[in-house]
Amino acid sequence: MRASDRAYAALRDDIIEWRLLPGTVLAEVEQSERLGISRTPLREALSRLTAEGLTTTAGGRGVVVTDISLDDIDELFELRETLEGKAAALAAERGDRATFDQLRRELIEAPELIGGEDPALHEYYELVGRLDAAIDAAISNAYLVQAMRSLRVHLVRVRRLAADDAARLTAAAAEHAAIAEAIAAGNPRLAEAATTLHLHRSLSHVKATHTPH
Amino acid sequence: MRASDRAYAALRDDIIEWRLLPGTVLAEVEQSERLGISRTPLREALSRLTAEGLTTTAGGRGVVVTDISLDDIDELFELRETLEGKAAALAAERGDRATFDQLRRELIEAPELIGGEDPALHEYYELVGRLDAAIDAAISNAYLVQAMRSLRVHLVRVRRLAADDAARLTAAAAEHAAIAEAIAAGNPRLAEAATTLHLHRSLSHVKATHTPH
DNA sequence: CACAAGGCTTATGTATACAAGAACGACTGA
DNA sequence: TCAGTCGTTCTTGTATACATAAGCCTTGTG
Repeated sequence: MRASDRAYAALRDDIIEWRLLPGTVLAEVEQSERLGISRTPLREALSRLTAEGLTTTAGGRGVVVTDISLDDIDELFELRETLEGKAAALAAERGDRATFDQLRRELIEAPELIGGEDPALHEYYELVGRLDAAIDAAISNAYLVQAMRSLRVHLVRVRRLAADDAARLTAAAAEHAAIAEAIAAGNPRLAEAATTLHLHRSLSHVKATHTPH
Repeated sequence: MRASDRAYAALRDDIIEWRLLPGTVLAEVEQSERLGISRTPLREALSRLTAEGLTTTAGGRGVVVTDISLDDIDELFELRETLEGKAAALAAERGDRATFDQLRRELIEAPELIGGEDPALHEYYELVGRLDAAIDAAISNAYLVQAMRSLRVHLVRVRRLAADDAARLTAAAAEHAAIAEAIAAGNPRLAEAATTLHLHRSLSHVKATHTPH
């Protein structure tokens, strides 16, 4: 693996997990020494982070970790609703029904993964990830997929701000199941509506439990 | 201006204007010598191009200029309709009516710029650009604006494939005027509908006059 | 004659040295 | 005492030398 890739992944994780807080300046020599690489691959990593919007170049004073305000979260979800709503509708038109019906069945049983004695949250998140991947594959639109992918980085970062309790996860699983069901039924408008509903509830939860830094 | 910025702008223009055709391999030493800079800033330029999707790294054989197929154009416009439709709707909700009413008036008179003896096409394109900028400013959503901006690069490239005759430009000006009018009227659904109509006609024109390489 | 293996060539990936510019601080003048 | 300017210093931007890996050609063998 290339050194620049490792640096990119490390810095990206540090930012997403809020170990590097907004406003932190990422000086090149400092970070390159911390990661044990030279400045050249580090600069490439910083370029990629800046292109994604996780950092910004603060002209002359290095790159700094970007902040995410409450307004940003609103804007983020506004775009997310647009993109994922369209994605769900397209998946309902073009997707394989059996695939999404299978996902629907698994999502209905997801509360067992969440509420049990030894909650297998990892399996739950993996299941939701499989739904996202199935939608991505179904819409067969590389540009739309790319746009959603660049959004997800920021969304993961926002999600880390909220407290994902069992109650919310259980409700979210039901909402995801509704989306899968609408796609499996081949109903684009229903799929879009289910997605809109899910995202609004998700946004409400984030804003309600959001813990400022 | 930084050398990497100049290299990025030069390569981007070469690709958009189809001077660098799809499949062309951009070897680092070759391009750095052509542009009169060293490999370091050139690599940064190539990184940015690849992040935008104008080039792809062909594992071990350098970066190559990406192709745009007819399917790509369909996908591009599918996403464009989603984003710009939403943008027009938001602008109708949040924009300043006087601004868009002024743009509407100018767009109605745009045919004079197109059909005259000495067509001032530059002014026409500048006017359309002002409409885009006004929409961007009105929606006040940095993430949506960013998503549209990354799309526009590819769209300019596609536009260069089509023959922009005076008839099409005149029709397009009327469609743009309709969008501006709907936004000025504060009617989101009408603005979205006008945008959808314009994009469908634009896509039809591109596909009809498209000249393969 | 065909196929495979090995080295040679040429590409990218990385490190480091140098240049240029901007920010901060100290000093001087009013 | 405050403001402005000059100089120092630390930052990023660039060039180049080196390491490494992948591809292709050549050569040898079956």
